[in-house]
Amino acid sequence: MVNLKVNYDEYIPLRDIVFKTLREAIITGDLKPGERLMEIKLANELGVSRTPVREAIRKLELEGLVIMTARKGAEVAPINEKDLREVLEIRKVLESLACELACKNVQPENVVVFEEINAKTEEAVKNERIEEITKQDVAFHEAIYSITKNDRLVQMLHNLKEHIFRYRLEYIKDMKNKGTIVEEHKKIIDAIASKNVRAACKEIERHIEVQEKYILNTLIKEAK
Amino acid sequence: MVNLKVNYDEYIPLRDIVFKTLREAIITGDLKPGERLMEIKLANELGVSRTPVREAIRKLELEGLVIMTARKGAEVAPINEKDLREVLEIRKVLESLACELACKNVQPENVVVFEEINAKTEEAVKNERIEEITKQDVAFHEAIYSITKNDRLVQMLHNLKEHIFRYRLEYIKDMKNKGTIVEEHKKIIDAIASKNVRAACKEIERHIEVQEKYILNTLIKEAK
DNA sequence: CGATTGTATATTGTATACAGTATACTATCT
DNA sequence: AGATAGTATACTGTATACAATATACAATCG
Repeated sequence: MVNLKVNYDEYIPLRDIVFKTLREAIITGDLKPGERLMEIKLANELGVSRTPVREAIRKLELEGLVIMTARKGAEVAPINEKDLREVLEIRKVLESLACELACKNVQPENVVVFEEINAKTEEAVKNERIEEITKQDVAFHEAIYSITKNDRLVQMLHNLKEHIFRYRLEYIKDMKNKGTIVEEHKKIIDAIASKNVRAACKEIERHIEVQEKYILNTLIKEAK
Repeated sequence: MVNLKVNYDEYIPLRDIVFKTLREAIITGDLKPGERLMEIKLANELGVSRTPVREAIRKLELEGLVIMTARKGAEVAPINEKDLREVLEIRKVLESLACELACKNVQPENVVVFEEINAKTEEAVKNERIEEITKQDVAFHEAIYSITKNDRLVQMLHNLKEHIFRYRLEYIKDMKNKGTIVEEHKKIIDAIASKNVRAACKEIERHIEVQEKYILNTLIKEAK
C-alpha cells in the first residue's frame, strides 16, 4: 500500500491564518499601537468574512496584543516603558528557568548546535547583517527552549518574545550592542555545557538586562 | 449635576459570560477532561447562539484549557502528571518573582492584611471548613500579587492558578496537609515583612512543592 | 454663537444560514 | 461473516443577516 497519509496539519482554518497575519502585523508595527482593528475592513482586506477575523481578535485579546472596549471594538495595545519592564521582568525568570532545565537535560550534541548558531551569529555581526543577527539570536534561544522538556514554558516564552519583538525591531538596529551578543551567548553556552545552573541563570539574566537597557534607551530617544 | 456615570463595566458581552462559564465548568470538573465541547449543544444549554460560544472556545484554546482538532472541534484538555509538573515548575518561579517584588514594595499595612487572611485561614482549618480554607488560600496569594505592581505577572499567575485548580480541588480535600498551610504562609509573611527576598522566595517555592507532592499523591491514588 | 437634540452612518454583538467534512450506520458483495 | 462502499447525520467552518449601540454631523433652540 502506498503511504498516502492525509496530512491533517495541512488544513489550517482561516481564523488561524488571520490570527497569525494580524499578530505579525502588530509585531512588525504594520499595525500601529492605538490603531483600531475594524472587522469589516480587515475582512475585506484579507478577503474573508468577519467570523474568522473576530475569532482571531479574541485570541489576540488574550495574548494582550489588542485591547478590547465593549461595543467599540479592538485596538492595538499600546507599547510603553511599563509594559516593556513588566514583560522583561517575567521573561527574565522564565528564561532563567529554561536555562536551569537546559542544564539538567543538556547533551553534548546540543552544545554543538548552540555553538554552530553562535558561529553564524558572529558571522552575521561581522557582515552587519541585521536580519541575520535577529534570526540567529532567535534560533539560539529556541535551541535552549527545545531541551527544557516543558512545552508550556516554551509556549509562554514564545508568546513573551513576540511582545518583545515589538520593541526589539528598533533596538536591534542600534548596532552599538551587536558585538556583545556573541560574547554573552558564549558565556551562556559554557555555563549550560558545564551544567552550572547558577552561572547559566546569571548570564541569561544579564543578557536580558543588557537588551532591556538598549531597548529603553531607544524608547526614550524616540519619545524625544 | 448628578453623578450618573454610565458604568461601562456593566455591560458584559455574551462571549465573556460564556467564556467564564465554560472555564469554571472545566476547572470544577463539571466538564470532564476529554469531553467534547459541542457548539450547538452548549449554545442551547446556555441559551445563546453559536457565535459567542465559538469565541469563548477560541480563548479557552489559547489558555490551554481545551484542545482543538481541525474540523472536529474542541475537547477539554486532559489532566496528567506531566502537565501538572510543567505548570507548577513555571508557577514556582513566577510566585517567587511575585514574592521578590512584594519584598520591594511591601508596606506595614500590607503585612496586616496578610496576617488577617492567615488568621481566617487558621480559623477555617480549625473548623475543617474546606471551602473557606481554599478561599482564604487564594486570597493570601492574591494579596501578594496585588503589591507586585506587575499587572502582566498577576494575569499570568491567575491563569496558571486556574489550571492548578483543576487538580487542587482534589488535593485540598485531603485534610492531612491542612495544618501546614498556616505555618507556611506565616513564614512567607515574615520573610516579606522583613524584606528578605531570599527567604521569601525559598519559602514560597517550598510551599508550592508541598502542594505539588500532595496533588501528585492524589493523582497517583486516583489512577489506581 | 454655543449648547443641545435629532438623525444618519458606522461598527460591534448576536443569530442564523449554507457548505464541506467527519462519523456512524446500513446495505451489498464476496 | 467480514470487508467495502454507500448514505444519512452531525458537526465544524465560513459567510451573511439582523439588532443594538456608538459616533459624527446637521438642525434647532436659547
